[in-house]
Amino acid sequence: MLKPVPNKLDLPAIDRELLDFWKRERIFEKSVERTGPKGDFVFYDGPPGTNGVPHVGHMMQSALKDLWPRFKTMQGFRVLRKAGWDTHGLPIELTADRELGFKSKREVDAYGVQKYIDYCRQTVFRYKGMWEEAISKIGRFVDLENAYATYQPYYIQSDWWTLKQAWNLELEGEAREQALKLGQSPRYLYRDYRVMAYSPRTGTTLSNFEVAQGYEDVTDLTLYVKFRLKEKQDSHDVYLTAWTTTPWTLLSNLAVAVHPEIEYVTVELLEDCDAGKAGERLILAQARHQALLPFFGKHHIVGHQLGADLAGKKYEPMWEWLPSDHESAMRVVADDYVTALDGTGLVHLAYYGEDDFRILRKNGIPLVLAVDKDGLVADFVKPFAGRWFREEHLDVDILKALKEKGLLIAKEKHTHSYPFDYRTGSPLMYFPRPAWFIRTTALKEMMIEANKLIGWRPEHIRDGRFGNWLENISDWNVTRERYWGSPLPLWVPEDGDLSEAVCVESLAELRSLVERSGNTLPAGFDPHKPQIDEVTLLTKDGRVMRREDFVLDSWFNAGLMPWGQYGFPAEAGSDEQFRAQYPCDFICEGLDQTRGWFYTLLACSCLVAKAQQDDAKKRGDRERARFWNDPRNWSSYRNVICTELVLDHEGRKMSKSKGNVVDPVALFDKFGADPVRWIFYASNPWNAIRFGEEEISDAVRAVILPLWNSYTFFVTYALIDEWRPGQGTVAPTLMDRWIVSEYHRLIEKVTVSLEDFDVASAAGAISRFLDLLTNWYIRRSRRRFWKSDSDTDKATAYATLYEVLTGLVYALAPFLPFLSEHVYQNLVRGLNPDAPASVHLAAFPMANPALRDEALEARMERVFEAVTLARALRQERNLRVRQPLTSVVWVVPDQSTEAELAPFLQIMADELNVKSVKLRHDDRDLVTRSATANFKVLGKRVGSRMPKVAKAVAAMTDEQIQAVEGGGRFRFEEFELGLDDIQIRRSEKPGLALRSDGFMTVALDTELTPELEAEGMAREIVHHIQNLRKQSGFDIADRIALEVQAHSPSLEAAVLRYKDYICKETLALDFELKSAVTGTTLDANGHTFTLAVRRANRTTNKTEA
RNA sequence: GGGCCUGUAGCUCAGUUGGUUAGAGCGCACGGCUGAUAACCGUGAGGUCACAAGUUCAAAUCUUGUCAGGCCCA
Repeated sequence: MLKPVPNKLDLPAIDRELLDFWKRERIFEKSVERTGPKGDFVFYDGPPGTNGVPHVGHMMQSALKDLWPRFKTMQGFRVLRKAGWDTHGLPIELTADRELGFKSKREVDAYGVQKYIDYCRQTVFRYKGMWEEAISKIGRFVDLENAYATYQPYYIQSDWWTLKQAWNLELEGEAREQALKLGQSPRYLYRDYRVMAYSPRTGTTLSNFEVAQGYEDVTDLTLYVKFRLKEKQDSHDVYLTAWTTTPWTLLSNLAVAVHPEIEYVTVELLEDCDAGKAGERLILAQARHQALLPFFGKHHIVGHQLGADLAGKKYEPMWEWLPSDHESAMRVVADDYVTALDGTGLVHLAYYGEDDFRILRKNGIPLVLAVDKDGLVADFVKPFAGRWFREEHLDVDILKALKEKGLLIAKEKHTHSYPFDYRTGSPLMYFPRPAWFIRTTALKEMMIEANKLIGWRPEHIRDGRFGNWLENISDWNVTRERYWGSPLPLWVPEDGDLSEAVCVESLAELRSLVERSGNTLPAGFDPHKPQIDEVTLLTKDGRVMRREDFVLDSWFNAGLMPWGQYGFPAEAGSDEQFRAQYPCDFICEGLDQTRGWFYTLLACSCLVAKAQQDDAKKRGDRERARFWNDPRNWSSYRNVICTELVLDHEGRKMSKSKGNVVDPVALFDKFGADPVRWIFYASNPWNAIRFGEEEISDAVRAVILPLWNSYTFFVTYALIDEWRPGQGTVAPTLMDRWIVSEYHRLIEKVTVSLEDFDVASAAGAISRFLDLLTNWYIRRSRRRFWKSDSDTDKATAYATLYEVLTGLVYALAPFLPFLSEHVYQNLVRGLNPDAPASVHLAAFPMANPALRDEALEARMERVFEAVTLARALRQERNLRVRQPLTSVVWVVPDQSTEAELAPFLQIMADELNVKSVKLRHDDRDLVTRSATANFKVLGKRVGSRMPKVAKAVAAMTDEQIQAVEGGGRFRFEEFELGLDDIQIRRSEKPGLALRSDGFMTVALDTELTPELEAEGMAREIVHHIQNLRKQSGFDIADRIALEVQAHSPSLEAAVLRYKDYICKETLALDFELKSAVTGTTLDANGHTFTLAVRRANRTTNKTEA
């Protein structure tokens, strides 16, 4: 049985009830326990970090991450949804440091690494409860119980296995030679250096994010210096010039860089000056010549050359400790990074900067560091040994030494921003730190190939942001000098002999290696620092090996999630799980993940694909080879939606400092989850979305209420009539066939749009359909439900509305899981206990093309247009719809449509409250025609003569146009124009009550006869009685008794004449026209009357007369 | 400095392969409805499509540049 609908819609109460119901009935679990007839639709949940609270942006992702799995489940797929948490990495250490008051690695070491790790581990899940609450309350179906967490030993083993894949892969051919030349191992996992922001006082490397917080403006001594070329020019000494803001780096100068395309000049000094002695020649960028004039006395330019011409020139080492005869050091090198915006347009290079490092390595120049990692000048730099790199006098002493050597041009005080440790205030330096890399450059082609096959939303990311990133990729530094993370599973002999190094791929392998070394792993071994560092291994010849003291980039953890979530391959059963759930069909994360998760997922999967190709080939496993050779499997994701920011109602970023951060859970508790979800579907999520309470009530108005109102309308009358599905004979009217057709159109559109990951189009189609349903179908069909006869027409109305409404509820289930479930439980389950227990276990509706009637849809559109014209006329003539009129003339200048449109005339007459609608197609007496060229058709034919033709068409007379309409041709020069070549527009002749939209015309008979006036009065009276009924709190099926006193003879006549009509409309059993009535006095079209209404004796729940 | 995105009605946004009346919702004005209504319905006003140049018979749409905003990277 249907249950009556409460008159108040309490969404939060519905949410609570259904969350409880889903949990009790295990609805989500049931959906994943059954096998999908269409197989698996695979979804990967990107792991959020949990040491912060969830915000609205996460809720947008939750809403989207929930939509497609629900949709696909209803379509017959199984969609596993394993949640996950990102539990390693910098944010957790920073939280721990802040709370423990630590500012440096040394303090952590003093505190004790074990205690520190334990603290981090406790911090990880501090806000997990809040996350779980928010995720459940938005209605997300996701497996939180079996969520993966990156700090678990099974996950760490997947990290190790993945690294082992890289360890086993080796470069080949030229790339291999190149790597060996740089002193790197040719493996895909290799050790090198990376220039990092480093705090020598605290021994800590800082992330870019941390560095950004500690810039300060400082004034430093800067130097213009010169380097003497080995080769003289016409017996003149030639010097390269350079400017530096960090004189201490000059102690380590190894090369000088130029831009290959910048123009450089050679200047010859004609007298002694700051820059040097008469006769010396100096090379500088032409663009800097003017700025450097103050340093020169008399001089002239003796040469021009491009940077590329300078490349390779050798110069004398600035200092005696620098290599003097290395094949590539102390040379000019060319690189695009050099600019002529400041300095001399030449740049001195030392290994203390990212670009410097890159260029020096590229040119095979050996590492020389005159300042060590403690910030002190090294012992081999005799004159300055042991001095602090930022000591003011060091710069001065370097200046003096250079002046003595004749290599100084000038000094200058210069203010620039310099990075400091934001926690201790001590200066940072960029320093090459040892680090381990994955050779993503060797995977570049694979990644680019795989990227072409990824379905990006929005699409421009593929070739834009992401594609560019891949094009400019460098090897991936996967290690960090931190504590709380997956440990790097590499053991190296104490003497640093990397050729003996061991990369461990699992705990089992580690255990056996430990045992082979004569030890055992302790019980309850935790593969984190510091326990992992206590594990030492032995080489075959008995040398001690220690672990390389690094943890892994937490992005690396996240990138291998496709197998990490199952602990593949070490965990039992993970092989099947991974194979069944790889690659995935859909992920959805923030746009900022292009360099984050989107990238690391791709890098990790390409790495594994490459390794698996090799491995499968080696083992002759054809099936596996075929799988991994297919570029469609190189990316672990096939479709990705990028989300933009959620802004506040004003369009501002949400931030704590602005105080405009919204607590999602509070919103769900106040408004319910469905309206919040709808906001994230109504416009595409890759555009920034504005979000506030106003937007929520918009969503309520746009979808929730129309759905709710349709539902309550249906239930109210179905209860009165005790309607059951299948009851009565059904004979669909035009209106019924139309709404069914529109319904199938909707289903088609929603299905196609969702399969295309275009949620906004799907949502737009739903809004449109709800408007048609409530404001046309139901409004125009109300009387079919009200009327007393239980006939075929009524049965058809019920059957049609039921079909469309329940279908709509299924289609809405992925979007509005709560309200649709609530309606489903009553409308479907209430009448059919055999239906699936939940709408979320039911099937998504299939669009049935046989029930579409596109011609009918198009004609109904024409009816809407005609109605709009007529309503505008009524408005203009001040004739309210309640006043009946004799006729409307509808002129459609299209012969063929008359028969097609005739069936719609009654609908129009009802809607417009006229006695008849007359259809015509001849509008000659009503409108004047004008024509414009049909540019699309004519443009192709007449080309550049278009403007002339257009002018001629515009000048056509009404008669000429009519002739063309009648099948004639219009001649202009050599062109013969037919009906298809022009567009005809009609405008109303003045003085008539008519309107045209340029095509069709509507004319209104505005004459009011006494009969029409009387009927209008009767309708006014009905209208007032209905108001009174409602005010008096009567039930809609209550019978009433009426007493009426008319204060004018014409009104009395109208009342008498329409007595039966009034009674029928208002369910009045008794009607008395009296000369005196005590009641409410009201007005009907300027005539007053007094009215008394009381409930009649007989009360019934049924409308049968 | 580089890359990508965005600029259309007061506001938020649609706008197909270029084709001449540029759409919707909200807001506003006016009117209506009250037997589905935490209501709703109708009608109307409101736009040099950021600016400039170019391609074309024809540009909101294609190209280039400028300006403004956003994101990412240096």
